[in-house]
Amino acid sequence: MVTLKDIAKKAGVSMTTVSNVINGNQGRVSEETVERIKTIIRESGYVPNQAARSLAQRESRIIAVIIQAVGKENIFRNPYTAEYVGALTAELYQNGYYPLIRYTDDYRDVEADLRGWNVAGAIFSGTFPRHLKNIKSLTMVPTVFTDCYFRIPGANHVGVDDVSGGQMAAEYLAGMGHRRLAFIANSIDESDVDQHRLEGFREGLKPFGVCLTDESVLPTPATVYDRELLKALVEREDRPSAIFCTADRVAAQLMKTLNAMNISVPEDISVMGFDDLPMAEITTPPLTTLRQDIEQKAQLVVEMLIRHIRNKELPEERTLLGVKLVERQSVKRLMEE
Amino acid sequence: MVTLKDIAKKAGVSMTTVSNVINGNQGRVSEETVERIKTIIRESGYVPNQAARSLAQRESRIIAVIIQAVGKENIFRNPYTAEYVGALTAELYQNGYYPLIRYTDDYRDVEADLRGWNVAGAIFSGTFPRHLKNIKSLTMVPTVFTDCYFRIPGANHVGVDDVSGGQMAAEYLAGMGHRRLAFIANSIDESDVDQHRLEGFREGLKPFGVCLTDESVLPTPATVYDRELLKALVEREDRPSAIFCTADRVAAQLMKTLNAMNISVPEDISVMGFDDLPMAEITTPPLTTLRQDIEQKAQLVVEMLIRHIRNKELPEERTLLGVKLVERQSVKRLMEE
DNA sequence: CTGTTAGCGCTTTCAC
DNA sequence: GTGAAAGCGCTAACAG
Repeated sequence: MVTLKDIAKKAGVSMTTVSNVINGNQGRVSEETVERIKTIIRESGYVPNQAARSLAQRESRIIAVIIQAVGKENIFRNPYTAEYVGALTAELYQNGYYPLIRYTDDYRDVEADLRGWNVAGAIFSGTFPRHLKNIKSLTMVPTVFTDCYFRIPGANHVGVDDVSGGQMAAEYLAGMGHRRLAFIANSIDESDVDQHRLEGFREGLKPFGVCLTDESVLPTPATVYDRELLKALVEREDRPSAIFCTADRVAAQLMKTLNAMNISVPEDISVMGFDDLPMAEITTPPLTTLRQDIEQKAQLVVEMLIRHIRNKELPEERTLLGVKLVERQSVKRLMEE
Repeated sequence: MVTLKDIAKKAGVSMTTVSNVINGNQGRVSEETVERIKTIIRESGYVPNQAARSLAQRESRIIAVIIQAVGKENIFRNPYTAEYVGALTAELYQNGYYPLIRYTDDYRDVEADLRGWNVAGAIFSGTFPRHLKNIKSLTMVPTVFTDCYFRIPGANHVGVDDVSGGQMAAEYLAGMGHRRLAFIANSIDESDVDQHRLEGFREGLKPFGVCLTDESVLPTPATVYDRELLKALVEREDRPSAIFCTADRVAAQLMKTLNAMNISVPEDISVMGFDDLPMAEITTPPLTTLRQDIEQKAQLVVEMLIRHIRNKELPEERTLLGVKLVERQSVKRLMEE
């Protein structure tokens, strides 16, 4: 185990000098010694000890990535979460940071992580509003919130324009002649992402004189697994001719269930998703959906976070990313009646 | 920022005593003081500093999770990887360890991580044999390899019985009357998981007098995206009546491509997958596949690793998990000809 | 059962 | 440009 001290000894300089070389502190060391030390470091296979560094600097190169747990489901079975965290991970490494991925519903875990690891920053995804007030450490460390809405002053945020997304879905479906519509959420009571998509959907429907009844909004995460609820919706006299889902995954589940009920998509019922994940292309029929650019989102999030890590005085930032309609084959054009 | 020292002062005891309480060192502290100190800790919201702990103990509570990168694709777009890492993550947290997820093809990164963070252990997934020899730190830290085959003495391993899986696929397809068969891999040159599945497939085909020709083994990861290669296979006079894929994801892509070529599954060609991920249920038709229990695998891996962290003298262990045929609707029974 | 002490490997004033 | 020395917060002998 070779240490900084060993390098210093071998180079015949002080630890300070070596440290300055490692951290690229400009102008403190002569070109010549820099080169000499760098060579020695390379040859000896020296790797800095992160724990020592974190301890001395009172800040690690770890970024906590906190995902809102929903039930005890495998965190990455949700393909959106998987893709998003994958993108964040890549982006963090590229910038010299290490992700600490935490999936929890107990915000004491979060606090312990943030403090215990002296994280440089934190990224939250999908956090339920009721939890935010419990996280005291937030004021201590630069943070970016994503996939959630809230009103904490000073909080940075990168989000998707969920309202516009909902509106685009409404306009598209209405434009295709649909007037009897429904909405299926993941967790509408808790997730304000779902709420915003619904709000936009309602808003977009208004000009067409369409109003979503309460029974047309399926509220629980169990929905797509719960045949009964769906049955009630689908077996009504005036059953919807199109259903807008808050996520591709929900749409895929829905299509599977409809299929089992012998209701064909899009012939009998049209379906729309949200996200445009790879799965949207392998369903039958391929899913019409609203695309959000997850890689771009991850990049913006990490850039924003690093900006705030480097300069703690920066005022809060908020960015909303647009979505794009991707037309495939799960929505049918209705004849004028 | 309250430290262990503060707690000691407040309790009127030494740091050692507090440390012993925190680490649950039995019998070194009286019941009474334990309670008193625990109360103080709780009330003051003390969180131990992981960096200091790691430094003093020369070992962190971090477990490196190393995923073999294939190209620069988003790590978790591969649903198998996503599900597996999700399960590992949960399992690690449950045991008081923190996952450090690294997705790379450059094994200098791996070494730097293992050494720099003083990881307690490492879990490798899908590592290509050509990389193993480059990782020197391996001998230093308890490690479990998964989804790969190799011959490093002393290496722990948890794997899936890929050979049996391939065999089962062969027997099933042959039993359904198929005699013209093909195999599609992810990355057959590099992945020995793919190679073992193919080997088992060939083995299982033998009793039926069926022999896989070279043209019936599609070798590159590009395959399913590469219409040309697939076309050559599928437009032959004696085109296969069934194709066994090394992963559900490959099977799903294949079905999508066949669909675009106006070849229907299973009417024209039958398809089998491997893994039984959630996606196998949402394809049309639902995919017949070989199920591996990922949660169980993750649990075994973490248990094994922890065993070896606690007792570094333990001899190497190797476990092979079985797979199970899950019959859905992507394979057609052929009439006797 | 409890305390003293000497580090773990690195950063960071502050002198030179 | 370079170096000496004092920690960062915790653990682990070793004494008592």
